[in-house]
Amino acid sequence: MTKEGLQSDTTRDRVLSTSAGLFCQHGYAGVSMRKIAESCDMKAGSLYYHFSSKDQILTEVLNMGIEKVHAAVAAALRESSVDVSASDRFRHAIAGHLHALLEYSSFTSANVRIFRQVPPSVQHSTLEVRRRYEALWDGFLGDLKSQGQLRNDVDIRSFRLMLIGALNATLEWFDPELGDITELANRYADMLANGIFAERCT
Amino acid sequence: MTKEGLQSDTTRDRVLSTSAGLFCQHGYAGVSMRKIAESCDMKAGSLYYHFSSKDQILTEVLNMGIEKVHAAVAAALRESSVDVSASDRFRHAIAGHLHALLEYSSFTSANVRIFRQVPPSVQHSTLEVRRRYEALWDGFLGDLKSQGQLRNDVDIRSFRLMLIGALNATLEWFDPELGDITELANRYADMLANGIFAERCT
DNA sequence: ATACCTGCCTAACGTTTGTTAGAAATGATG
DNA sequence: CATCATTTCTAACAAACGTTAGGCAGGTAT
Repeated sequence: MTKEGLQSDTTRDRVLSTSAGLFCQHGYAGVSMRKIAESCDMKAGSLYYHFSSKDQILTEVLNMGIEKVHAAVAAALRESSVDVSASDRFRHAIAGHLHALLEYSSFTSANVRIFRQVPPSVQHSTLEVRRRYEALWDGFLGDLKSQGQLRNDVDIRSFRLMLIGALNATLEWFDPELGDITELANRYADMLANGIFAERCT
Repeated sequence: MTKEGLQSDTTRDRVLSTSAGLFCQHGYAGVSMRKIAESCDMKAGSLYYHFSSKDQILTEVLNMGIEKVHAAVAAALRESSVDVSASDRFRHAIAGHLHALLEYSSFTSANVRIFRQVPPSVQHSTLEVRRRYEALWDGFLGDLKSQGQLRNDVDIRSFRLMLIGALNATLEWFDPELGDITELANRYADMLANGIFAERCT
């Protein structure tokens, strides 16, 4: 036997990538197996050689979205663990999220946009990956707080929800072709770390 | 003639409210006229007495979502225009957004979740309402800035996008039955105005 | 040459889609 | 009682839906 399933793998990936784009543009029910196939220059029936159902394609697309972002943030935190200031680590983590989010936007925005409208069984099969990502941020923010880098009265869960919500919303308006993602990350990190008011108040 | 179209109006509203809930839960293509009708104890054909098409229902739902939020924020700003501190006005505006967002969540989350996946013609017919709401915030934030209440180096458009993104994301996790919206608004306003770091840094 | 596996195809299934036309029911007005 | 407008219903249309079964072309192994 030669290189096992090589042709198959690239086709599989093409289907997943195409499906991600279609899902995030038209929603779960708005994309048919026939449209996926057509965008891949195939016929609908052929998809069932690589996937057992529409839901399986969807599940893989959703999971890949979070995993890309998780990997990027984990890498950013790993590379700057020592001798880097808290605000720099914060900035790097945000940059990691935004880079992965906006560069694999087919997968990530499929996740952000349609998670709530997919069948509950599919939702359930992506929950673990979601929680792992939330835990990554909670761990990092918890470290910052125990080092005294954060105000004592900020709730980590609240901030994490606000942060990820704000970052994910960039999918709706930011175009990586037109703007610099690193600069965007710096702006966001600055506003979130220091606030926007000229003077701090109660 | 008696009170013109009274029965008709309440039925219309019931259809719109029901449709909003279904749209935000299952997406645009995931909701059929038959399902809308069934949820209203009607038959599909009867819907066409009140609406000319599925797209018309959708358009009205989307517009109502933004208009509710716009009205709430505009009212909050109007009621606190004088003799109120900048941070209080900021907090009230955020509270207005969150209250409307989370209390009319069928309409607002239909808007937030499925705007990008509806037919372009429908998107287009809601753009004006969207822009009016963005202009409301830009005006308020511009006032704050020209009064010297905001840091000079924060970009208003960037912050407005971050702010609305962060606020809208609460739809995905906050339950008004379990938590206090006003308290949520205070927490968010504090984090956004003052930042989360213990000491401000570059 | 034979057999086999991979990858894609065609054709069909039963169901559901948005929408329309025309018939019934309802209740008020003359 | 007859008339009228309002509101809902039924029945049907062509099109599209997810999925399956079986066939066909290509290269690989025996």
